[in-house]
Amino acid sequence: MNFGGVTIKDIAKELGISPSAVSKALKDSHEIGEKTKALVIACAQRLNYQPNLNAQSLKQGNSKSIGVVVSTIDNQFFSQVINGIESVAHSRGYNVIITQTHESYELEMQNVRHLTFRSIDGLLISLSTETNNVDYLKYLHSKGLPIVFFDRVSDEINTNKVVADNYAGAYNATTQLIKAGYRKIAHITSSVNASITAERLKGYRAALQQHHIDIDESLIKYCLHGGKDSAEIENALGELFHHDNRPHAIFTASDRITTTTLSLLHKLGLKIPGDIALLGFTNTQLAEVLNPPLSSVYQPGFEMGKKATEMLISVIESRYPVTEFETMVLPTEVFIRASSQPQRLST
Amino acid sequence: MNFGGVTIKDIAKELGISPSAVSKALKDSHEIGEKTKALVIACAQRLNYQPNLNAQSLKQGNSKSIGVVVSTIDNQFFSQVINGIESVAHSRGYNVIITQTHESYELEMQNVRHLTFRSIDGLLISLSTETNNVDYLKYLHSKGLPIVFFDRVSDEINTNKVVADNYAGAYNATTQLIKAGYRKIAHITSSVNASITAERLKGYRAALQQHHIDIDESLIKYCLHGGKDSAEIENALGELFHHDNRPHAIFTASDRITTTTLSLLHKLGLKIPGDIALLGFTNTQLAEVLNPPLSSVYQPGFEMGKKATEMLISVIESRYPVTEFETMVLPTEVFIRASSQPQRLST
DNA sequence: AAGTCGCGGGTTACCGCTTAATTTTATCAG
DNA sequence: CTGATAAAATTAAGCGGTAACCCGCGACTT
Repeated sequence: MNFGGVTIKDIAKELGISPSAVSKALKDSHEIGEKTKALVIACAQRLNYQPNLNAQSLKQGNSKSIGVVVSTIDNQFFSQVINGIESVAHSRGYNVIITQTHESYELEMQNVRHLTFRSIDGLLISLSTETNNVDYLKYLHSKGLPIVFFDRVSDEINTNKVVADNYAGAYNATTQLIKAGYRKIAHITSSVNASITAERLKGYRAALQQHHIDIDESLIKYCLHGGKDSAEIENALGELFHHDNRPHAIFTASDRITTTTLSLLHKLGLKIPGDIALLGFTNTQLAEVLNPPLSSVYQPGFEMGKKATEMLISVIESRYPVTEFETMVLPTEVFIRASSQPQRLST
Repeated sequence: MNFGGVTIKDIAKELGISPSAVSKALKDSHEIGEKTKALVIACAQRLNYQPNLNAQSLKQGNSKSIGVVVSTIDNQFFSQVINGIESVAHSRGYNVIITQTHESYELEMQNVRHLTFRSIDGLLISLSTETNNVDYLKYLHSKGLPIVFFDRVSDEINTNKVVADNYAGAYNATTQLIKAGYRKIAHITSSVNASITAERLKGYRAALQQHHIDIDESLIKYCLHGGKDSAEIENALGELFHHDNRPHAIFTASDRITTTTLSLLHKLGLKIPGDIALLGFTNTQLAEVLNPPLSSVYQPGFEMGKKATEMLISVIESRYPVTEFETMVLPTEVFIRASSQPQRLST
């Protein structure tokens, strides 16, 4: 319900003019005289008139709302992204419908179906780790639904994308570990499906190669569900530690994986970085007060949300069908803290 | 845009019947014969028909969306609450519009205005710390807008509320500190305006009194903006430490305040709990891996969101005006970890 | 003085769906 | 076979806002 419930007709009656004149006046049309406009605006304010957006949308064939799909809102990185999304969307008159996949492909499709059902004007999506088939999105995109990918993108769909510089983040992070004296560096990452996995892995490999360190494939562990349940990571750690080439450092590839790994290392009673060093992607503001202060790769979440939303709205509001798309890469930042210090310092 | 764009008329044309028959069939009206219903349903599926919610809302005079006002989404407690809200709302066919006050009264009013402008069916709100006047909400409530308060409530408005057992949480937390041997316990809390402040303060006082500890009012520090900027807390700490009755423990009253206090104590180079013990309200899953593992009071955020939304929807969908309201109190839980251990153990 | 243009504003139809009122069709007792 | 009644389907009137189209009037042309 729209409170006040005053409509354009009430204003028209009040002023003795036609509803369409009011509509036009409110839209500052040239067809309406200045004094009439002034009267209408004054009256609208006096009666506290608020346009009925449903009616507008129905007439206009849009909904002034955009759908968002993320894995979980309860994650520093994504809540920062959403923050950025909302800041732009609200200022442009759009509202935002947030849905969560919990890393499930089923849920992702279900959410998108729900969103198109709610008739959104555009979609912002970060794919679930489980997703390896984006045909349903291809279909929607071909039907004209504006889509912007962020974070976890798909290269099968030619549309706008905003990502962090995952390669550089991973490369720099790994390099820092190497510089600190570590050579046996494990990598715990998300599902093979995710775009971020491939990019971060490439950065990791490149850093090792550059420093002439052989890559031991058994030190690379994948988590199909991005560490949603800690069992995934527990397994990975178990395998790493019962390994003849036991690692001395771990580079973790996503927020959830990083924090869960830290917890599990604690449970195992391992000293960090004494027994094992840790450096990972995470956006938590608590990195500095963790035990130990956690070296981390930070992604500009808020910026990412803003940029993605700006791109999306510009496609939505474009007069002509958009065929030129852009992939924007935002810088990542590596913060070195105690958890990745050289071993000799920590003993 | 609703993709597919098939309307009730398309189905009607396809089947050679009238649009209204289709509408009724889809609603399983008794006015329509069974065979026709079956035909319509089959055809709707075949054409992938999706009702236009804008049209429905326009006709029905509702919007099937609910507004949410929180201080920040980028906060473990609130993101858990929102998680709970969305889980219920989506399953009941509502969508959720989230707005943030950043602890500003101005922004809070602006958000609510924006939400009513978007014509929401109901409002879920946790007041900003700055708010001490809820007249604008009273007005909307009197006009019939269903409102459910959660977390930070106002007793000036008689409506449904869901809160954590802040009194018990604070009482138990303080008692734990006392049992650990601390007697000079400071309390850093939010603005005096917030309901949670009063309740938590009451629990703190009660625990001290029960143990015959005099209450030193100068050990109680308020943060008007709930610790939004760390300067507030920096000041509070500065005053506490340049005090002839210097505290040996701090009990912090909200998520942001707790984590910021921890960071600042680190910066000051203080050992926890050796130099000062810390116990605070927070919902972060990282409590255990903080330095030191942080004793905390946990609130059932997800549950709170769920309950509040269930209450709200039941008011929205009630046939009769609701006049009986309920305040639901959810249990809090105190987790004792290293940061509040007895002093003798930590030295 | 008749034709024409543009301004200010009114009429009307429609977006997609719902529903009260009504008409048509089927059903059945007598 | 008729009239009454129930069942099934249609018509039409909006919900609130918009926009294409229309019209009346004074000013300007010639």
